[in-house]
Amino acid sequence: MVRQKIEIKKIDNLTTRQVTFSKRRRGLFKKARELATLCDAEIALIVFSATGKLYDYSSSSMMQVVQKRKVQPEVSNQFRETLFNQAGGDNEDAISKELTTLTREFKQLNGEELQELGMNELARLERVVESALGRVTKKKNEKLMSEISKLETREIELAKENAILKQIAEKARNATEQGSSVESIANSYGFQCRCPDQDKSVSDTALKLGLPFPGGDC
Amino acid sequence: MVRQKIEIKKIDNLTTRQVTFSKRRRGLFKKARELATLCDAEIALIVFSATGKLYDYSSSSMMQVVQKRKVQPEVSNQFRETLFNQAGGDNEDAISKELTTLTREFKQLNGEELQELGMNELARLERVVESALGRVTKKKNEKLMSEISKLETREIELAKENAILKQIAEKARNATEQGSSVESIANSYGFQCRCPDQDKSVSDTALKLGLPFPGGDC
DNA sequence: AACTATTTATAAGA
DNA sequence: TTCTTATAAATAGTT
Repeated sequence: MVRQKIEIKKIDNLTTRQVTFSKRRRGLFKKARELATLCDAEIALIVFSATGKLYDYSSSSMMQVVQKRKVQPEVSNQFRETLFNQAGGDNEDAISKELTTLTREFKQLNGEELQELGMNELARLERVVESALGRVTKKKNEKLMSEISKLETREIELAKENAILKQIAEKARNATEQGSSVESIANSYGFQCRCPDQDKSVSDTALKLGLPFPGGDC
Repeated sequence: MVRQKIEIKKIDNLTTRQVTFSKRRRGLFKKARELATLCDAEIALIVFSATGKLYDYSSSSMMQVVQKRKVQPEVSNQFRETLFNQAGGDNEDAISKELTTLTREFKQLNGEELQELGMNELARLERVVESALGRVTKKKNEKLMSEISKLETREIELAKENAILKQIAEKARNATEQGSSVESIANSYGFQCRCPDQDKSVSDTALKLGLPFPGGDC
């Protein structure tokens, strides 16, 4: 990008590539530090050279970054909150447990030979694992919660319909009390187990019966 | 560093800080990509803004490890399978990505200094991390799937009841056709939205009506 | 590693 | 946010 502009593709010449790596790596880390300082950002940067040498930078102890993810967003109602605690709580424990184990392993690896060098890199690895788990867990929770929420909505709609139908049946029982009983009607239909179409058939009944607010909220 | 040189310390003005963050963040990621391409380096870059927004970049390809992860255990029926793919697919990718990165890092840690001793222990660590992630992920899936399964069961039960009640209502409509119509009965009850007790009230109606197999499977 | 001619990045302003 | 622009910084090729 100077004496001549270069194309952004792998540099063929080994020496040139190594020199460029050195120069640009320094530039990159400098930029990273500046951004963290100027804008109060959290930054982790890991670079491996083609020969496997490690360079890294992290703007903070990862503990803070991990704390951040613990703050779960938008848990809107009581049910969802309960469900979340119930379904996700143990996993937090499981993750913590695994992390504890990992931490122990890392620390033990840092035995005789690796006294000085090892600790930094292992600590960094630990941070990488923690933040990775955090992000993955959060994303998964969000998606599954949304799935559960959908099912929940369908269930509530069915329950509403059911309540209304029950009342109609009650009324009908009274109206036809002298003739064939409701019980006999019910039994004459037997128990036909027809699994419904699993999706948009939910408010059919309400529509057919002409009830108000077929999809109304509680 | 331009119209005027600036000092590298936290920018006081919020707006200026945000603008600078945007510009410099883009610059940093561009430099990271260029370095990876030009010099064949492995780079991971993670940035959290002061407001907690995440930006990241990773130079690796990771296709192989994705394969490994795809082998998921015991997904019992079609719905659950679909749901799983839908809800967990991205996370598998994320996990795979992180594992690839970790794997590479472990291997590269095994550089000059650790030639002999390191490899065994690092390989063991690698296995520990992989299986830890695997177990945590699996457990979480199982729990959330079970939660979804419960909701699903309740929904099916409600749907069954609904179908039967609908038939009863139909029958009742015929029986009382000359008197008060079913529609008028339904409307006389209005739309009382009573959210049910969310739990064991599901098969109440079936029990009260004396239907067979109130909790039967399809 | 230094040097420098240029290209890039970017601070301030619009 | 996006653009413009003057200037600081980064850096490709050379020594």
